[in-house]
Amino acid sequence: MTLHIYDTMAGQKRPFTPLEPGKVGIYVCGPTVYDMSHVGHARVYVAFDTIVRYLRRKFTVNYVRNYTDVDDKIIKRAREHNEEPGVLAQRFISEFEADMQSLGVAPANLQPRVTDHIKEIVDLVERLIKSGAAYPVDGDVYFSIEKFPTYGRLGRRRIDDMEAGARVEVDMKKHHPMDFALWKAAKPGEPFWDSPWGKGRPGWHIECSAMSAKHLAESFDIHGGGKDLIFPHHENEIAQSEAASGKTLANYWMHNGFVNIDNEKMSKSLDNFFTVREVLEKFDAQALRYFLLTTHYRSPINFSDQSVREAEARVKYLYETLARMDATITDGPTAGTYREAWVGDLVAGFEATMDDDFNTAKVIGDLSEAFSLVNDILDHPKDKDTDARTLRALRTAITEIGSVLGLFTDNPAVVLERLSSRRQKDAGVDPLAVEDLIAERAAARKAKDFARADAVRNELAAMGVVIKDSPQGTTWEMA
RNA sequence: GGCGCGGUACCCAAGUGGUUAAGGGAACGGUCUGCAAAAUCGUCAUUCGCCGGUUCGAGUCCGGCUCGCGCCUCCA
Repeated sequence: MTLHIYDTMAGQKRPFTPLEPGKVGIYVCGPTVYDMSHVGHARVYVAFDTIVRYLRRKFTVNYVRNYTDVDDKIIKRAREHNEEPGVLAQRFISEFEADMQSLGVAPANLQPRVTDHIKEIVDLVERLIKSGAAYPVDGDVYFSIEKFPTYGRLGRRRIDDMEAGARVEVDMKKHHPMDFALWKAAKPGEPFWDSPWGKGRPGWHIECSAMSAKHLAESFDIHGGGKDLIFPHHENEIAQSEAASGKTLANYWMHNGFVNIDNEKMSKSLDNFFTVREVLEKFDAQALRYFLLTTHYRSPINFSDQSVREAEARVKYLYETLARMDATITDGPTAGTYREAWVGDLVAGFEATMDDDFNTAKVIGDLSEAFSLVNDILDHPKDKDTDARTLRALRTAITEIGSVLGLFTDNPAVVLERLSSRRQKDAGVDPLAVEDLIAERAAARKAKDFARADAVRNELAAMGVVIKDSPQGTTWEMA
């Protein structure tokens, strides 16, 4: 099986063939940095992080993800905060990067900013004017969609139909109501750059055309983003880029589904969004990442506290299993027979699943069997050599798969400690007091005073503490 | 109105036309345990929104209906 990618342009999965053998150029639309990132952003960048990690196994990947750091919303927000737009944008870039780091999203190869590409943008707009695809009016420049016959192809819509719906504001300056701005004349107090059309700034879509051409090529392999960018953002990018270059902008268009709240799209306008930061105050970042990957990237995912809590419980199980495994595992060969023959096929199965349009949900499902087997071996040892070899093979496979998912690569003990300490803090539990009670219970148990031991355990339970007895002693954790 | 996506068990969720419809959670039962917890094993959808069609065979393809969501305006 070769890699198949669902291409929005084709409306179906297509076998992936890079333009240049062994290399992949991918551009993903980055955030407009005017506020804290929310879970919807987390989904896009976790999804494409995972996709790129997987692609890197097979290709040399050039991953470009931009920052849109000048735009109407940034200007508006800066005004509200009485802050320079550039300063505000930089602040939210830093916050975004902190969130991404928490989520294990690796930086792209390049993270270009619009304000560093004004020259390229102006050049591109000039080319479009020269070719007749764009026209200046009073310091603005518009793209003329009638000069681009395939306009609407990505979003599968006809210009006539869109006009019928006509929520488009009629602007007499435009030749056609659907024409969109490439360059906007600066209003007083707005940030501006000099241009042949006067002082102004780039329109919303042109930056991605300019930056993808500069940092990848006029034609590259994959362009991605959230589903809401299909129209008009990506449609307009195609129009601008292809009108200028005469080449296909991207060979594959990938779009991820929305994050929903109560089955409605999470969005600023509905005011039903959660920032990454507030979610991470309640839950571990690995739990959020795990949750996002348990649904296929193209499907909608319903976000709720309960679902992330469940994800966190599962993450805890997974890391506990890893911790147990790591405490027992020994050095030695991994080749040979295993307790279960399928252990040897784990990575191949993983690849086959990821090759089918990056089905992380199935990957995670398939991994369950591996984790169960780890615990089974630890609880019920059989042949010593076979068991040891099987554990090593499992650990290797889990690490390899996890390095693509962005899971299981942290030290399990560190993750478990992180989970536990936040729960303790939330519940206001003092570890020393817990230890004292556990010691008291141990004494009671030694004296076979089980009534007393159970009373202590109930006391701990009331604090939210659950204890586990084992031959090595008693451990505890937050419920 | 136009276009697109989806409806799989109590909940989440995967599913390339073909033996018994992944996996997780919950629930119930067994093992382990002084009892628990954790772990593990087992049970848990004759059925995939509804109706019709194609096919030797359909959750998977086609048509209709229905419900939900999204895009068409800034949005990841």
